[in-house]
Amino acid sequence: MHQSATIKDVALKAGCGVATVSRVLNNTGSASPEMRIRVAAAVKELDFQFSEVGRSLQSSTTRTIGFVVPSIANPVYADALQGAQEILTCSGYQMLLICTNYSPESELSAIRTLISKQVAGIVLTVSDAERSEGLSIIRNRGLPHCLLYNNAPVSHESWSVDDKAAAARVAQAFSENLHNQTGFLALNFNKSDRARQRYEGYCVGCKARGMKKPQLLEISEDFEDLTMKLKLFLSENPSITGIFASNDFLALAIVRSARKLALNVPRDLSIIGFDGIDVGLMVEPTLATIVTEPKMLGAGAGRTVLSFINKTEVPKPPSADQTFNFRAGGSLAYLGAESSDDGKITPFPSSFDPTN
Amino acid sequence: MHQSATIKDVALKAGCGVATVSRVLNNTGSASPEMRIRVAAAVKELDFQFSEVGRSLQSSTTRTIGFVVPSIANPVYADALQGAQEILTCSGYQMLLICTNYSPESELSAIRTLISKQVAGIVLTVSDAERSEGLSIIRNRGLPHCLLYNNAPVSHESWSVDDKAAAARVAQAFSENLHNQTGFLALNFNKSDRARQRYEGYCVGCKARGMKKPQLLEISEDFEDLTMKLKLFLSENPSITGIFASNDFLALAIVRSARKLALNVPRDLSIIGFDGIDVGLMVEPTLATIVTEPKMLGAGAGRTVLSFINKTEVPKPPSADQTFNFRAGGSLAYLGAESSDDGKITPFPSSFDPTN
DNA sequence: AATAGAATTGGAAACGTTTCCAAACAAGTT
DNA sequence: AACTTGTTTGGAAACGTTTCCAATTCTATT
Repeated sequence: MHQSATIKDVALKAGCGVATVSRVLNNTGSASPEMRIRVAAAVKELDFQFSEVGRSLQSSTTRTIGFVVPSIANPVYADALQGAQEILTCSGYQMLLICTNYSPESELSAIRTLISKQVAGIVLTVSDAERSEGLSIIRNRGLPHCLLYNNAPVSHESWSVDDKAAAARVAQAFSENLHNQTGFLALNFNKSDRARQRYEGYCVGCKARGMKKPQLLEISEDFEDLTMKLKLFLSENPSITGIFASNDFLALAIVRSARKLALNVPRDLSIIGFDGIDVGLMVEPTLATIVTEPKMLGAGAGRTVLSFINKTEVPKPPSADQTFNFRAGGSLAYLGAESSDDGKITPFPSSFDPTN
Repeated sequence: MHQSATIKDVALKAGCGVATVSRVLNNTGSASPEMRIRVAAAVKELDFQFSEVGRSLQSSTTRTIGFVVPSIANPVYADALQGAQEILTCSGYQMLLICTNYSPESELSAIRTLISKQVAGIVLTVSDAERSEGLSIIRNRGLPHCLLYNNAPVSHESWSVDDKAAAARVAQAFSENLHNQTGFLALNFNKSDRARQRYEGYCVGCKARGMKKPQLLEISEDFEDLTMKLKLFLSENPSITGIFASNDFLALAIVRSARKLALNVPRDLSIIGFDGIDVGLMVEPTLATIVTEPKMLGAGAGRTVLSFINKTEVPKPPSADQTFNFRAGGSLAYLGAESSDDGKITPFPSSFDPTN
């Protein structure tokens, strides 16, 4: 309704200068008890609140951290943001959030926007950390920042899963269960350095264990034709016994597609996912997957940026092998002797395998 | 590294006044072609970008919309935010996000924070829309706002599921499947008017169909003791055949607990959820639930606030009965003649039942 | 009673914009 | 040549703060 009251209004009502009001309200400098009372009364009467805009202009810093992520609909990022939120809130910072929908162009414009809003720092997930224009702008400006879910090029802090190591761990899991030829399923392969690094690490892992080079099954934005693609893929590569999906949603989707093709998971086709979203434990069979801790990573990235801002000690990200765990699940079959059973799986084996 | 360039630096480098730079860059007022070139050159050389802080102070409006939601970890809100994001981005607005973790106190402080940051509008989900202090502050200030997932008291716009009607629809579903006595499972019952309204609507619906009054099963923050609580609940209410869970996560959790008690879902206990998250289709049996459209609601709330700001026509929220659908699923058993079968369920019946 | 020192107070500048206004200048009309 | 008109330009005020500094008032000491 009415325009917000400013510090001038308060000064007028309290019968003093604006400097005094500022001093009283911020508890900086001295003020007589009587004056404090008058100011407090005026504030109450006018329901006064400082304008952060005025403050920011004066102090040339906002208590706001910018976040750039591909999507909030993906629970991995949603959880990471939740973790960061809790950290920021404790320190009195707010979160300015921009989603890029996996588009590198929006990435750059998002960063420009955040810079002109003068955020105090930025946490971001980019499409390609090695050649992100936005990222170099940030560095050039010397803006406190931290990557999230991107493995960092030199001179950038980062909280991330070690994609290559985790993917190699998947190769190990397949290998231990006597799978020799597998596929790698990716979405947006060209738009995500995560997917590429997982593939790379997976190839290395497979090679190291004497497995065949994994075939790449790449799909487009919408899953619509996944079943047909899978059918084609399997007919082109008939000896494939397992598929590593670059995230759990893809893994669940490919399980469904396999079913539609009358394939039994895991007997006919084993699946391993990536991310470790909770749902993986609720489906039948349970999803074998790499478990990550998005909340921890988000919180870490948040703490890192805050530590840059406050010039306090920068928190150490977990070492590479502590950023993930392999979780066994019913979607991964052992191809040895016992594989002749009826393919039955225990309903909810929530057994963790905390490999290093 | 170096301090950001200001409009003054640009003016200096271009050899003109700041007013001219402002005019050229904003394309407001006239400027000679030669001057435009000089300014453009200076901007490029300095990598100049306007400070939104300065602009906001001058225009007394930020291109920022504040969002207050209980949690981003809950996919219902995450999806709603995603929907809103897309709308905001199109209009050049940003999202300032605060999570309250279902705490009414944080709610108020979040709103105060947003007000002092001078957001142009607010989209919010409160704990209790009827008596939210924050909400009345917003109204008193005449700040453009829209409720999300709260059924609105008079004089507030709102995009929300009609909880009462949806809950009544659940009663109908139970009734049609010949269930007579059921329970209602809620978390944070006292902190969420959604849960309360669902219970209320459910009670009304049950009564209307001649069912017994549903028993309330309330659980605390963490699900830990859910199985024991369920056991106790069922022993106290032995004739209960179905449970309406106030959200899908609870529904999935209660399915698990029922299993641990060696109960067959749905033969021994039917479950109906609320929200319609995708996971419900991936579990076995599939979850019967109320399906809602979080993205649509979030986008609608965003559009509403923008329309207030731009004084354009306010979009109409969907009518009450269009805010949800009942989705049949394997977790709901028919208690009539056929109930003597072996309890087998088809794996993925994604059959929708678009009841008005 | 005079003065030193401390406590309290308010004016004004600065932060980075936009916009009003008047000044300077160009070009066309008598 | 003296106007009128229109375009281009820059100075200055305003937006809401904080903070420096100088001015005023108070308290205690001589």
